[in-house]
Parts: sequence; structure tokens; C-alpha cells
Amino acid sequence: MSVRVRFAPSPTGHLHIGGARTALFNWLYARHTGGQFVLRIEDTDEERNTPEAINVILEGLRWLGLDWDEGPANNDPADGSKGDHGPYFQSQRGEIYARHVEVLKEKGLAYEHEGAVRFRMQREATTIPDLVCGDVVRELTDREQEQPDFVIVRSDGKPVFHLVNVIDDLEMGITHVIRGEDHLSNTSKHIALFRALGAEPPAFAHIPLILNSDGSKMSKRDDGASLDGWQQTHCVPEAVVNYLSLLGWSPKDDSQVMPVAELIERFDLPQINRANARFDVEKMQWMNYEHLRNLPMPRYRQLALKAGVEFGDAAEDYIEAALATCQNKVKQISDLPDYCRFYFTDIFEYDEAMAAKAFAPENKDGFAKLREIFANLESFGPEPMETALKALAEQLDVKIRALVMPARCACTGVKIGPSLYDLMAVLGRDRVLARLDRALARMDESNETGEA
RNA sequence: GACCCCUUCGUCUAGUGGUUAGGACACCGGCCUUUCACGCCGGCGACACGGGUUCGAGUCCCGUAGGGGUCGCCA
Repeated sequence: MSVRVRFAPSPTGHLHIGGARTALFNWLYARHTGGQFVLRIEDTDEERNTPEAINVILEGLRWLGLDWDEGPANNDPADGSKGDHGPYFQSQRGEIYARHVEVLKEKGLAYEHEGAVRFRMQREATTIPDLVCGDVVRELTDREQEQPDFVIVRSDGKPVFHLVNVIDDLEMGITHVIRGEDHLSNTSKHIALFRALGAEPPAFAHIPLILNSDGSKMSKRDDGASLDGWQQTHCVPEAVVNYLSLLGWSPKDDSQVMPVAELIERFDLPQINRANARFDVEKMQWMNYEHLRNLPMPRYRQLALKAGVEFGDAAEDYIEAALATCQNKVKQISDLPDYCRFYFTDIFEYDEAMAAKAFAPENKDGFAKLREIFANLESFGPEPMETALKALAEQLDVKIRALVMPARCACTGVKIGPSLYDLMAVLGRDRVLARLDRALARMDESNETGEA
């Protein structure tokens, strides 16, 4: 029997990082086993249920690369879907629920009470076979001792979560329910419902929760808790997937940075942990950097654009060469615009603290000589420049810094940046010489006004 | 109040009776180096506590404490 799993979010207006991880585990399991990943929208709460809220979920999953085999085509419940187990919006499934409730009533397994319909729940403990937690014997709580039966249809006619969840899983042929551990206790209800409906329950796998760094429950306002925060900062989605996969699951060796294909290959239920995990923003950012620096240039360029880098009228080759010198240096894409600005404009101020030192009078003669050497260099590549600069430093008996810092300041205006030789090679001889001359002029000025 | 799950460095984790308790993030040194970063080397740092079982326990059992979850005409 082929594996069928599902992710069944309710449109609340944001996709929680815990929900994203649940979706991911389901998706990974489907892809690993060659099964089907079903997306079902639990939009029974009409209040906060909007096309926008549904879109947040769809866009979040698409961004992560979690494609669904069956589910909504888009955020409009009336607009079709893919798969033949639909509709995939609970708001469209009222008749299905009503039909099953009738059957339960006919069988005497449900009954009316004060306008609502109650399910006749068993009075004994339930053994929940769980792929992560093992067999869990769930005793009745004190309240359940008093009243084990629970409402499945409210007096206003709306079916409740437990009922619709079970009916949908049954109707959609779900074989494995992989969900947060917060549902473990409820599973006794679900098992009873499956049996009452004449079906054997699917396999359950309750995965640990994701908590804040202080161990408290993660809510949407907490740092990193909402997926769109990571989307908005132009994180690499594969990095989020990779980081999330390591929260509550382990490949059991020292692997950390893995492409999605490897995750699919290695993911399985037995390696899922039982203990809750805390979300660590710093490790997430590290993971993002690891993926960022390995991105193919076209995607890196795309991300740069989204992050607000202004390329001006620069040529394609120039843009890519420039970005290539930044890619393994910049940890967050949001830092890139400032980092690479000097490549795309000639108009920039010098960092005065740096300029004061770099353009000091004692550096002037050497710097002027460097300019002449660069002007006459046969090839304007990184290696020839490095060789020439170092030779000059030796000849003048000055530290390499004494030449490098003025050159860096002249070319970029700032202390931090790509490798100097690489950056000059990308800039090209004309631009470099112009910038060197601008710096030289400034050194003249300060000599006249300064120590005179 | 009842019920359920969990407990190894600050964090994520490896570890299924015998290990100098391993790795990763973070942090601190050093090397490399034109800056920053990468990389490499090194350091700091953990089996919640108490009882058992056993020749031997992070690993098995019981208890305690702590954390999380659930008990709704919310999902």
C-alpha cells in the first residue's frame, strides 16, 4: 500500500515555523517512500478565514519547495484542485460530514444532546500505537471519567475538529498521520472515531514540538517563529528546510549541511526524536550562510536583486564577476547592498576613520608609485597586481598594509570588502586608476591644508 | 485537579550495558591573511536528582524534581 500523508493547516494568517516543520516531515516522508503528499485546508473557522490567509500557507509551502500531489490549485475554494479525493477545503465538505454523522447516529454511536451531537466514547483507556513514542496507554482524565462523550457537531450545526479531521483522513485514504505532539492526547478520540466509522486508524507519528530559545511555547510573535519573517529577509529556502529537518530528526551521523535530495534520501520515521527542540536563530543563520555561499550564480544574483542591490547599467558579466567576489564573504543577503555598492557607483564617500589613516602623508609617495605601476601593468588580473604590489612594498621597505589600505579605501571607501586584488580586477583598470587619482588628489589637499 | 510526553555541553544532537561521552551552532585562543569572511588547529562546556538491577549504567527499572502538551459546542 502506497504511503499517503497530509498537511492540514488552518488559515490563521501566518505559517508557524512548527507548522512548516510538520509539513516538511510529511513531505519528506512522502518523497522518501514515493507516496503522496496531500494538502488540506481546515477552513471551518469562517471568521479569520480569508483568501489572503490561505495564500500565506500556499506561498509558504511553495517557497519552501514543498509541492503537494493533491490539494488546492490556488487560494479559491471554488476554483478546482488537483487530486481525486477532494474537495480539499473543509468548508466544501459539509455533506460528507453530515452523511457520516447520520451513520453514527443510526448505529447508536452518536446521539443528540441539547442541540449538539455527542459521540459515544469508550470508557476505558486507549492504547495509542505511535511510531515515535511507542505504545502510549492513554487513561481517562478526571473530567472524562465524569463525561467521556464529546461533542462532534455543535448546536449551530457545525462539525468540530476531531470529527472532520478523522473523516477527512479516512476519506482521503491517509495512511500515516504525522503531526505535532500536542495532538497525542487527542488521538484516543480519533482512534475511537475511526473505529466507529468502521475503519482501522492510520499509523500515527507524533513529532516533538518546537519551543523558543528559553523553552517556552513558541507563539507567532517570537523571534523566528513565523515563516514569513524568513521569507522577507530573503533567506535561502533550502536552508530553512535543512535547519528545520534537524529539529527533532537526526541523520544519526555528523551531517549538518545537506541538499534537499539528501534529506529525502535519508529521512525516515524511526530517527525522529521524542524530546521537544528549541529554535536557535543563530544556527538557522549559520545554516542560511552555508547554503547562500553555495548558491548557483543566477540564483544568487536574483536574491541580490530582491535584497535591493542596484546594478545600474552594469553589464551581465560585470555583475556576476562582482557578486562572485562577495558570495563567500557576506553572511546575510541583507548585508550585500552595502557590501557591494562600490562596484556599481563611482560616487561614494570615504569612511573618514579609515581615510585618515590610509591617506596619511607618509603613504603618499608609495601610493603614487603604485598608481603608475598599475597604469603600466601588462595584465590587470589579480595575480599580477598582487605580485606588483608586494614587490613595490619590498622595494620601498614598507608594510604591505601601507599600500593596500590606501588602495582599498580609494576603490571602495570602506574597510571591509572583497579581496582587494579580486575587486580591482573586476573594477577594471580605468575605474581603478580614476579612483586612485581621486584619492591622490585628496592626499594633496590634506598635505596643503594639514601639516603646513 | 486529572491524564500524556520528555530530560546528554548555553542550543541542536550522536550514543541502544564496558567510549578519554563524539559532532554542529555560539563563545574563547592560535595559524593563514590586505580587510572581513572561509579554512585549519586548539580550548571552554553535558549524562536533572535519588534509589535500585548488574562485575559494570548516559544506556534497564522505580521514585522525585523540572519542562512541554492535553482534558472546549477552538483548530
